[in-house]
Amino acid sequence: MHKPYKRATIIDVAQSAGVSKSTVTRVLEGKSYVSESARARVLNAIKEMGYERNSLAASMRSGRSGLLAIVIPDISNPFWAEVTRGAQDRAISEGYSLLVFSSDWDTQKEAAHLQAIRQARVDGAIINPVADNFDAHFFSALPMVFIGSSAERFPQTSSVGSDIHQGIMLGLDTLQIKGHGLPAFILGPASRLARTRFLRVVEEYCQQHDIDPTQAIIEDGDYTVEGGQRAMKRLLTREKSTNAHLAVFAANDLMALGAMMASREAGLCCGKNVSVMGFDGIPAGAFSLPGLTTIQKPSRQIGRCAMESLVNEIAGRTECRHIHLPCELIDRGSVADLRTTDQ
Amino acid sequence: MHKPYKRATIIDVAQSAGVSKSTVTRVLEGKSYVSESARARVLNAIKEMGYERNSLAASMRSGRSGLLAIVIPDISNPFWAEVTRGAQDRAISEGYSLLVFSSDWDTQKEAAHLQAIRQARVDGAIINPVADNFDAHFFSALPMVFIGSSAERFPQTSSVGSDIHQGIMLGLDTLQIKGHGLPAFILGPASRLARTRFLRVVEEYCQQHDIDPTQAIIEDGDYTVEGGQRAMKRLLTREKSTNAHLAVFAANDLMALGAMMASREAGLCCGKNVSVMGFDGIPAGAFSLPGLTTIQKPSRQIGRCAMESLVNEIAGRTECRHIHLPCELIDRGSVADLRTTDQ
DNA sequence: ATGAAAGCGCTAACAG
DNA sequence: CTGTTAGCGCTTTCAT
Repeated sequence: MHKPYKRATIIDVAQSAGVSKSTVTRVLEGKSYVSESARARVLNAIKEMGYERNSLAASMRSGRSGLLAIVIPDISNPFWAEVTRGAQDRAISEGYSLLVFSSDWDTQKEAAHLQAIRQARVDGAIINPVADNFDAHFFSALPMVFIGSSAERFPQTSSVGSDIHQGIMLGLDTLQIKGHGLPAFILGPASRLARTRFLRVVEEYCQQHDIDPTQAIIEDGDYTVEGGQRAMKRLLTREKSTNAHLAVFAANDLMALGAMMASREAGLCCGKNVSVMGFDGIPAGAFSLPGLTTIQKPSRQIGRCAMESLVNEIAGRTECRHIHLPCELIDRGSVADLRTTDQ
Repeated sequence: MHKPYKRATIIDVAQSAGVSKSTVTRVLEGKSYVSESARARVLNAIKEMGYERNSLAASMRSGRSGLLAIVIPDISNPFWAEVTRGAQDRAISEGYSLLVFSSDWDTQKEAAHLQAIRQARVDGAIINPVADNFDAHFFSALPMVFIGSSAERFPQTSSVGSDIHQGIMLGLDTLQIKGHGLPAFILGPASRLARTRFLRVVEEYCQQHDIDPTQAIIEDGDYTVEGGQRAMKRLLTREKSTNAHLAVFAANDLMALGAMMASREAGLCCGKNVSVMGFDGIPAGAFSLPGLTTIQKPSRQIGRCAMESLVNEIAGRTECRHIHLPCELIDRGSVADLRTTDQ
């Protein structure tokens, strides 16, 4: 076994500085007033002995561990990595350390992580719940903030997510401003809730602009590059007769990248003869030629904001709130500007 | 403040089950023998009271916190996210929880994180050290494993990294097998240690194959897409006179992607008229057309293996070791196979 | 196979 | 401003 060598304790420091344990604690906390001479002696002793406070012991007594946790589907997914990064930065700046767990969208793993979290006596947790029967009530005593679109399922727990509605509207408006009509859509499989939500917004847009929503051309993808590629091929075949400029709005960036590939294969030039708009803002979108114009979800802000809410909730400063952060347009050239072309 | 409501303790369980604290502990640990009836009663009490072991208290007494830490430059960088994921999986399966810290290549942040790590009394840490004066000695009592190319700087501490030498050789061999001679290179700036290391391997390869190393054509990039793009343009201009097939080996994937863009702009078809080989294995390489053929660093394995070493070291099963994990070829089509073309 | 007692290192009361 | 006292909840050691 690795020798757990004896580290100096608060008692050693107190003795060496000629004060009591309590005084050392006071210096450590920096809250209460301690005489200058005592403080100096303590600080000196700490330095000399290389004393490091045992936060385990401190936690036990104070009831606060200084630990926070985040449970996300997969840290190796760029979106969640960004979220985690945002949360991490904020946690550190608030004096907390962050435990990170990947659930892989697996209910069992999630449950196991939650158990570990409770046993570690973390002070709070940010969670992207996968289980539908997530027992938020059971957790009522643990300060929690949900991320993702959980507000609907768990109205009684705080949540932070991106404003999908605003994002889709932004995409549609951008296309319109650039001279496109209602675009064709490449959406996820019909089974997914996200698809329904997407369509609801499209319908709303149609109503606002006096467009017949049933006109909308929709192809199914599966959120992969290949799926987007196939969907785009179908769209291109279908629209071959028309001479109109084809504009496509994909429900995520991977499918959008697939659509760009398909148009290139068809001899079309994206951003000139065809237009593709993505949704997500993944880094890979910057490396295509042209770059993918997309609606970026505010991933890092989501993490930061969730952590902010969590810390506030721990401190009792705020009540349960649901926050939707706005998406942003990243224009990299995959959507043609028909205004200039038309002139 | 959030009410830190009273959770059941081991004493409550003991009372309810009609046994002593010690017996409850024994059941919890599952190591010592406990009579069936006692075990059943304890288990039952635990379930009924919703008891959850306070690992803080357990840690304090036992000296093991069940916490491990990883310090990496940036969790939002896909490479490090993969490393972290590997470490995480292994940590979880060993019964540990993982604290994650991003240092941003900043010595001060690193120092702050290390302090937090020590104070949290983690049982061990995986670290990608940024500070050259990293005080590995000071940490001698904390089980540690370094990741990245730290073996040279810290021979006394275990480390896990990718086998750059083998990776570059693999790239060169692959190009040769596909009928290319010594490729042109797009490397990082001369200031970087990585460039020197890369060149050393190229020279070795040249010697093995009776090639004059001074023949090698080298362009400078800066590890960015744009840098690679510019470097490739220069290469294409330079080689325009020659009719030979141009093959390029870039020192990272971003520059390789830039090179692919440049060749497309020059009207060339990558994987047919030109060949580009990358190095890293970033996800974005899969989305270009054709996909980027590259040498993939074993990111996830690095994390997994580092965690394995760490756990072994904590358990006293192994001594300090330096491990270099092999890179792998991902063939996605950006390197032409001249053998078939030639026939 | 089980229980009793003694702390782990610290902080939160309370006195002074 | 400072010291004393009493634990936090658990594991460990030593009895039994």
